[in-house]
Amino acid sequence: MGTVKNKENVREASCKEELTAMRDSIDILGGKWKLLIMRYLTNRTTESNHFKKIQRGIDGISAKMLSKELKDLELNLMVTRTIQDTRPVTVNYSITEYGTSIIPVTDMLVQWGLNHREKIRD
Amino acid sequence: MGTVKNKENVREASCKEELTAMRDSIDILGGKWKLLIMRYLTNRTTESNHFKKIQRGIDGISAKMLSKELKDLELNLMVTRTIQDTRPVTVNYSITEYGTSIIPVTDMLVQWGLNHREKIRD
DNA sequence: GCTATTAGTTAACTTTAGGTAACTAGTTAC
DNA sequence: GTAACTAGTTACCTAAAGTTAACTAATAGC
Repeated sequence: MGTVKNKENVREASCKEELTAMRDSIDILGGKWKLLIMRYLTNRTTESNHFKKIQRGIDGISAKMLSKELKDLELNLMVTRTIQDTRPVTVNYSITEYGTSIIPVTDMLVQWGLNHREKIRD
Repeated sequence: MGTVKNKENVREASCKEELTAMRDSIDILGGKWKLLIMRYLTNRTTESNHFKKIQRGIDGISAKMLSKELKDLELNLMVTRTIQDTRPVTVNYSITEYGTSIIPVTDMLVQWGLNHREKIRD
């Protein structure tokens, strides 16, 4: 007890827990589109974001994928879906209060991506 | 000039740039393993991290995937690979100075993952 | 010579993520 | 009645991601 080996084992265990937590994040937010959708929505929280508008805003995403990803995000309480009584009907998607917890992550990823392009150019 | 439409277009454009940057990040760090490997390495910068040790530390990763992902990360200047003159030979992987730029991202993802599990449990 | 360690590689396979295109359905305008 | 808008859905397919297991090669101990 109190040995170096024990300390090592404790750290090892807490490391595993961290990796498990990150695995969860990756499962939920991973793939080609989810973080892009979240970022798009956080950039326009004050406006209405209907399906077609989001699709136009995110280059290359198909209706099928957008629909599927939005469903997943809704299940994970990240976005809400509200049907608007307009002609033709529009469906509004917006980020939830809880969903804003992802903003620090996307902020970092934007910064990192910008910086990495610089870095690699050498 | 100076119209609402113009402002909107400018914001639209900067949003696209952000999404492009994040796409880069996702391309480089996406998938099941890369961020886990980076996290594992940042948790033990002071020690030697040879291939087998990393594989034991990250549940479920195969030699093939670990090898491939480490190569990718090396290409992107995130980790260095050094052959150690031990018997049997060991190969050490460590995070680069530049690679530490990813720590804020993995920190966030660990926190987010822990928090999300709580959230969903309701 | 057999076993075990290291660090991978290779081939063969399965799974899943994602793409494409055609389709439904409700409404409006011409 | 046909075209156009909205928001999807469905079926079919491909390509990429990932898994499994067997193998190489160098070295050491028994």
